[in-house]
Amino acid sequence: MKLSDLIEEYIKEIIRENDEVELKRSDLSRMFNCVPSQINYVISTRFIPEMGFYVESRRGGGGYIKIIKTDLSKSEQVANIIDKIGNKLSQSVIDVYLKDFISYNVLDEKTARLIKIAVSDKSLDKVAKLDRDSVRADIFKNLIINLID
Amino acid sequence: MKLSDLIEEYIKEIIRENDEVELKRSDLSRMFNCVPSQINYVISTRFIPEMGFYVESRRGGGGYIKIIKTDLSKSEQVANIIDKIGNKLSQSVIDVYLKDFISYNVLDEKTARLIKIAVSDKSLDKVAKLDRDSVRADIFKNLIINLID
DNA sequence: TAACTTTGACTTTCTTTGACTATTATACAT
DNA sequence: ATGTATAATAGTCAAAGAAAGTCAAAGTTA
Repeated sequence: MKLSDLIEEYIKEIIRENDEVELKRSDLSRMFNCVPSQINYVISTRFIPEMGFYVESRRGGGGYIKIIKTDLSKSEQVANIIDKIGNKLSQSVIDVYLKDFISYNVLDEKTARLIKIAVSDKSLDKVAKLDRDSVRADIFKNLIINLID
Repeated sequence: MKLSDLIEEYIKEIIRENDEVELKRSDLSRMFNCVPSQINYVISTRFIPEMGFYVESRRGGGGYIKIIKTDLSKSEQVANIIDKIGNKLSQSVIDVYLKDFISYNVLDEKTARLIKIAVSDKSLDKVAKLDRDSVRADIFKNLIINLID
C-alpha cells in the first residue's frame, strides 16, 4: 500500500468519527515519516470539494490544516450536478442551478442570493474575463459543498 | 491554541460583558507569561477600528490600555467597514471581520462560513496571486452590502 | 510511456521575543 | 511653586521562530 493511501486512510478514519479533523502537517509528516509536502499532496488529490471535503488552513505559529466532511446523504443530492459542472460556469448557468436548488429545497433563497452575489461579474470584476468562468466554478463548487449541512 | 488567540479571547470575553475594558499591559503579559509587546500585537491584529473598537492608552505610572467597543447599529457598522476596507483584503483580516460580525450578531455563523469559503484561497485558486486580495475585497464588499439589512 | 508518488529546496504567512524608545507620574530639591 | 531625576508604564520595529504552501525534479507503477 502506498504511503499516500495510508495517510488518506488515517485522516478519513478520524473524519468518519467526527466529520472534521484539525491536523498539524508537521505531526502527520513525522508520524508517517515523510516530508511535510506529502501531506499537501494527499490533501490536494484526495480531499477535494468534488468528494465532499472542505479544507482550510493557517500558517505560522500554531498553524493547522482543517478538513471538514460535509454530510454525504444530502451532498449526494447535488453530487451528480457537481459532477457535471465542468471547470467553467457562466452566470446564467449558475442561475439555472440556483433555481433548481431552491425548487428542490437544497438551499434557501437567502443562501442562493449569497452565492449569486459571490460569483457575480460585479464581484469578479478584477478577474480577467477569460478566467472568470473558471473562478466562478471554483467558488460555486466550494460553496455548494459546504451548504449541504 | 495560539497564545495570541487566548489573549484575544480573554479580552473579548470581558468586553462582551462590559463594552469596555481597561487593561494593564504588564499584568496581562505576566498573566499570559509573554513579553509585553505581544499584547500590542494582539491588539493591533484583532481589535481593529474597522470593527468598531476604539483603543486608547496611556504610558507612565498608572498607565493603561483601554479598549472600547462602540455600539454601532448593523448598518452603521457595515457602512463603516465598507468605508474603511481598502481595495485589498487578506484571508486573515477577513477572518477577523467575520468573527466579530458573528459575535455582534451582524451575521449568523452559517452565512459567515459561506462568505469565508467564497473568498478563500481555495475558491480563488485560479486568480493570480497578486490579484487575489483585491478580488477578495470585491466579493466581500458585495456580499456584506447585500446580505446585511 | 503516461500517470501517479515521493522528495526537497525555497517561499509565504503568522507569531513570539527583545532591545530600544517615548511618555507620564511622583518624589525631591530649590 | 518650579524644575529635575527616577521609576513605572506603554509603544515600535525588526529579527528569530514556527508553521504551512509551492513547484519541479526524481522515482514508481500500470
